[in-house]
Amino acid sequence: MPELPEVEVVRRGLERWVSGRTVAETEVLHPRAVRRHTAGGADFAAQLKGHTIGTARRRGKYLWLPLADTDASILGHLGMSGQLLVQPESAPDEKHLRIRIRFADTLGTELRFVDQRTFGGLSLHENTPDGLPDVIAHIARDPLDPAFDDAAFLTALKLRRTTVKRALLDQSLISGVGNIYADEALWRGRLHYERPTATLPRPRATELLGHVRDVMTAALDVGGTSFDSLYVNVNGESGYFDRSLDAYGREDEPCRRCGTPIRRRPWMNRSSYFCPRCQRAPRVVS
DNA sequence: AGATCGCCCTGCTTGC
DNA sequence: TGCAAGCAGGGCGATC
Repeated sequence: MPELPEVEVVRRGLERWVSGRTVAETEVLHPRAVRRHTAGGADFAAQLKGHTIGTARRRGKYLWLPLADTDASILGHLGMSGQLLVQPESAPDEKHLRIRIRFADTLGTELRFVDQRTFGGLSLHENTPDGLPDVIAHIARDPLDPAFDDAAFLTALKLRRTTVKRALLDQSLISGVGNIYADEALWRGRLHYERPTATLPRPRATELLGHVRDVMTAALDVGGTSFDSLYVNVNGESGYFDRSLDAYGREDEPCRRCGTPIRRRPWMNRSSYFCPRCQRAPRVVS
């Protein structure tokens, strides 16, 4: 499951292997992979043809490729299982190959969107004046964005009538935080996932934001070292997950702080992992 | 209008 | 051994 650090690794790979190249042909092999492109797969392919790809960009878990001589961008989201691969043209098709983009050069490689579960996809959209694909204009900056406004985030958090994990996953408040990093940051901050944001003292909220940045930065440091190959990605198994998680996926394993078994609770059709001792439930749950 | 929640998808794991 | 249920979960959009 690619989260922000993995998506950033993919972005860097795209910048290295795809930016500057001109699209020759696009092949859409599964309509669901372009479902956000409402005009359909044939239109998607036609619009890309002949255009040169600019510098790869990212916000939260979205990434996009501006088309140099237009005011539009190819928007991508990896969903749960998406991969963007730069493969030799001669490589056999992956089982779940959904979109293939060939280039008008002699490098001998092509860009492939591979996605088992098709939660992700590619689409083409007009840019806003900020150079953002219009359909993601509502997505907040992510915490690794230099322009992320900490004070504004903390104020907005306080005003929300919701619980802290819901807020962390709300992409209009802060983007790029998924279930894994939310649980990790909450464990580090010793906060229960159902803690109302309104009762969170500002210093605790400030700490929590710091924890979010720390876990993401740690994962990026690990994943960022492995994009050296021809593969643009990276399927989310950055290695960070195996070694460094403190809460997520550790049901019944001892808390690394106090030894109490980590618990898993169903939550919003997902799971929340937490230490019942370090992360006490709020007194009033209404 | 802000908050909540069902749904989309498929391969692996678990349990009977 | 085989089948079915459970699980993974980001984000859209319907609903309240």
